[in-house]
Amino acid sequence: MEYDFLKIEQKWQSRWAADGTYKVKEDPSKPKYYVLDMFPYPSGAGLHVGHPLGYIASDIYSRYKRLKGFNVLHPMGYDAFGLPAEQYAIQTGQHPEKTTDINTARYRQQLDRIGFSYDWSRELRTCDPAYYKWTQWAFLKMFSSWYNPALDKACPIDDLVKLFESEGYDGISPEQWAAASDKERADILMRYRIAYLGETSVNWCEGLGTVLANDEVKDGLSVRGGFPVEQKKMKQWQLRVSAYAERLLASLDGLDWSDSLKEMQRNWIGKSEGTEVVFNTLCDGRELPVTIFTTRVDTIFGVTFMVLAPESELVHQLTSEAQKAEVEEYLKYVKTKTERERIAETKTVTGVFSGAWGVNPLSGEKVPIYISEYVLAGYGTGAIMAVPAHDSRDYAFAKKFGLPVVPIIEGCDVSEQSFDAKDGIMCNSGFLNGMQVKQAIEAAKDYVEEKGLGRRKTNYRLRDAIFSRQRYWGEPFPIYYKDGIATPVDEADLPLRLPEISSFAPSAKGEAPLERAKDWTYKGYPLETSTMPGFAGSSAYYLRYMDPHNDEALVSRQANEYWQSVDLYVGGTEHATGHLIYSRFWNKFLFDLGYVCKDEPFNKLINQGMIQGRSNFVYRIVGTNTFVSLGLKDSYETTEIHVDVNIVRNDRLDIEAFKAWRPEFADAEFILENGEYVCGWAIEKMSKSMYNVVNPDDICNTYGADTLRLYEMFLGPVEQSKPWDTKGIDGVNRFLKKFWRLFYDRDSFLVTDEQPSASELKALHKLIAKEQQDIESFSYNTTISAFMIALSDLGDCHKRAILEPLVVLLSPFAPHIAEELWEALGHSDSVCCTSFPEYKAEYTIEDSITYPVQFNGKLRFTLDLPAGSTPAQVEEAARTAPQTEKYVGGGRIVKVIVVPGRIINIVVK
RNA sequence: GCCCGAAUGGCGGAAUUGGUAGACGCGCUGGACUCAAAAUCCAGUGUCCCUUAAAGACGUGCCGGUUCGAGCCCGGCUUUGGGCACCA
Repeated sequence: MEYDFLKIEQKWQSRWAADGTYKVKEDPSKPKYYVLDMFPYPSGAGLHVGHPLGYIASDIYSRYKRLKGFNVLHPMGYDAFGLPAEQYAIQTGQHPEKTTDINTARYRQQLDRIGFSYDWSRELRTCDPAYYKWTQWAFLKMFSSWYNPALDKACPIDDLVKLFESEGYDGISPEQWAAASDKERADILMRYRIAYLGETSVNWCEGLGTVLANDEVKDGLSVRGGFPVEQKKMKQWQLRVSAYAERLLASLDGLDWSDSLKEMQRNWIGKSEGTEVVFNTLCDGRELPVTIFTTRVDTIFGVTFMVLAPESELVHQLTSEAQKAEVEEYLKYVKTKTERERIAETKTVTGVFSGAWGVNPLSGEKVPIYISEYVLAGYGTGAIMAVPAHDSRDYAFAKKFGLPVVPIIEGCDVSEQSFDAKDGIMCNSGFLNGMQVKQAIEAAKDYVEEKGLGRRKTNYRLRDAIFSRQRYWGEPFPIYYKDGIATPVDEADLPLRLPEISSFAPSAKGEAPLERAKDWTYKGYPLETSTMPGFAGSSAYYLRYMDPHNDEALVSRQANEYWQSVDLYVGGTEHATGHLIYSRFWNKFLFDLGYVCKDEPFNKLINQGMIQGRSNFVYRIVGTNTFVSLGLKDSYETTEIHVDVNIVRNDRLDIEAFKAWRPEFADAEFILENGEYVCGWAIEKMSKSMYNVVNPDDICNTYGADTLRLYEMFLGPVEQSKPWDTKGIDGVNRFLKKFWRLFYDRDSFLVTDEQPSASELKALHKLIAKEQQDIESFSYNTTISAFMIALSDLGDCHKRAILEPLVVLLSPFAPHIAEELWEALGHSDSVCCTSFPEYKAEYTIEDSITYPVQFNGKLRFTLDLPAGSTPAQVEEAARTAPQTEKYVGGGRIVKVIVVPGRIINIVVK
């Protein structure tokens, strides 16, 4: 019987679906394990061969854990709200829901074809009202909570109201509170809510007609679509992520994530410990204290000017009459610049003198105050003290505006550039003179606090997340405006469904599409018209999988306590500063309120690498329709043309297919080498325009899903990015055929009940040990190698006692063929119901040998080892052997390395 | 500019974490089977010297160090991938 993978794979895929093989439910008798993939956004292009890489890796791990006796939760769903479907809707008028349905169905088809062990009964989509009910619910909880710094956690906002009523809080007395109107009270509370409406400078993207979060903008362009982004002041819903900055930072340490990813999050959170110092200022005779933030108070004697951010509220108060016109012109200039221009021009220094002066609280010196865009309004206090001698940005500004540079570290040269290092001995600095810089930093902080000039302050780069989008295809906010006061929709009325609208485009006035919705009201009042961003739906989806059909709660306590949190999360690094921060924040918030039992959502995280494309080229001789093979192209003047990789095999062009590919190549001529046309190649991103997209369906059709799975893993470590090259796939396909032939030849079943030999058992157990070790460390490529070695060690072994465990070992990698052979061996239930073979054998020395121990080129002693010696016995023998010539200083045996049947080396120190 | 990571044959990548460098696979070369091809199987395949083999020498981006022993550890570079970027 031949290995008919198409038939086998179809058979088992439909059987798994019919039997619900991978359905799981809480089972307290078994340990649980939760394996999660980052769910995909179902794009119109479908999956290419790079997408399933992580899914295959996690599926292997899930199947392995099942064999190890764990109750494995392994769900899948779709991140279905998003921009592409909406952009498509704007262009075509097609409802995004329709596009999403079509794409989702196609994704499902493609995923099923690969044979994943997902529990599809738990499938979810973020655009499903039954799902987004819980996204809205969480938003309401955030709206009605505040971050209580005393308890360092989120608490009901009612607690804060009580605080205002009883003893007052944060400068608001009970009397003031009592006297405040409803509107005033609402405004006060808004300043504390976790989800709040606030005016900020936002990333406005004209091209998309919406605001974007920081992680959705890169180099001044929108990540989706690549449209320019500008800064704009707008009133937007925001999430107080910044309140969690310290906790998000602190609990990173306990997570089993890669160091680089943790480092990325640490940088994004950007903790910096410094000092706030109050400078008195003078402007047209008025006095005004201004607080600045610095991490280098020690340099305060080197301050020669101060700078305000253009957006700072202090600008108006600190502009003198004389400078007013000039300042206003500068502010106008700054406003017209887009974010992209600002980034592009970071090296050009701009600014204007405000006309005001600041007084150095330590030296009493008067310094001018400037306004410049290099100071950011959103960080610190939006005002700085400038020390050009020891800060490169201040230095550049000072040079441009001819301001003095006063060094305060002995012997440093500031004629060409600033001296930024925190190293050296202080000078020109009053009481700090003679101290080491690091010492001076602490001394200056202490001094400032003692004298009441300022205080220590920790700042974070992490900003609150902008949560409003002026788009249609997202979750509606469960908020309505009662007499202008943002009011939550009753929980009982959730989900608040997305209304039908006539056109999906933003209105000409830049208003959100929901402005067009008829009767978009609640209790007779208007509803919020912006919708939530993409990350809203993906922030707690892992919780919903635990209990996906629950109408009463996001997740029941019982389900949550069983599944706890995600044990293994697999996905790309691109979410490092977006989804992975928001989810952690969201989870911590729910934890604070007692809805979930774990503080962190994802214990272990594996970042799969990207699969790049491998493009092929043909070379057309300029001005002709003649193509020259790679090896000969240097004799001609040629143009390089991308050619579809699907009509190239092993870099040899299928000439007939090429002629048929495009009409203009129908009568192409070729200059061949050795009768073949050899194509050039390059590693590029996998994309349609490079004609290098490989579709997993095609691979499944020609080689089978098991081969695809095996090959994707064989390509290299999961975490590493690597190019897809179909060339090597024959190797793993050959392996599966070979495996099949251990069971079947042309027409008979070969398996016997013979007793296995010692060497066969050894080959098997070597593999068991290797696979166990490799899967635990996600080193799947070496497991597959080990399989190939085992097969060649076993030769023509057809013994059941060997083959049966071999099938189980193969099943996580190639489940379909494993099921088929498992059934052939006479088992009626799925191979996933059995357990992982136990590792028993211990390697021993096969034949008795006399082993010469050499080091440093000389024979030191010999060991007589009887057959059957274990590594421990060999080591003991080596330790106690009389050495014929001791190593200088006295050699000591520390380690004996034994591989099956052979001593490799004896380590002497 | 700052912060991480990587560099091993023609290619993807192994190396028991300081102990036979190049496992396994691809590709290539030769052979068997075949009328022929496909499929399958066998052998060879780091470089240099050489008709070949043996033997030898060299060999993990570069320079130096530690060590009996370095792909792995330390110092200094080069190239490259990724992240952040006026964050005071």
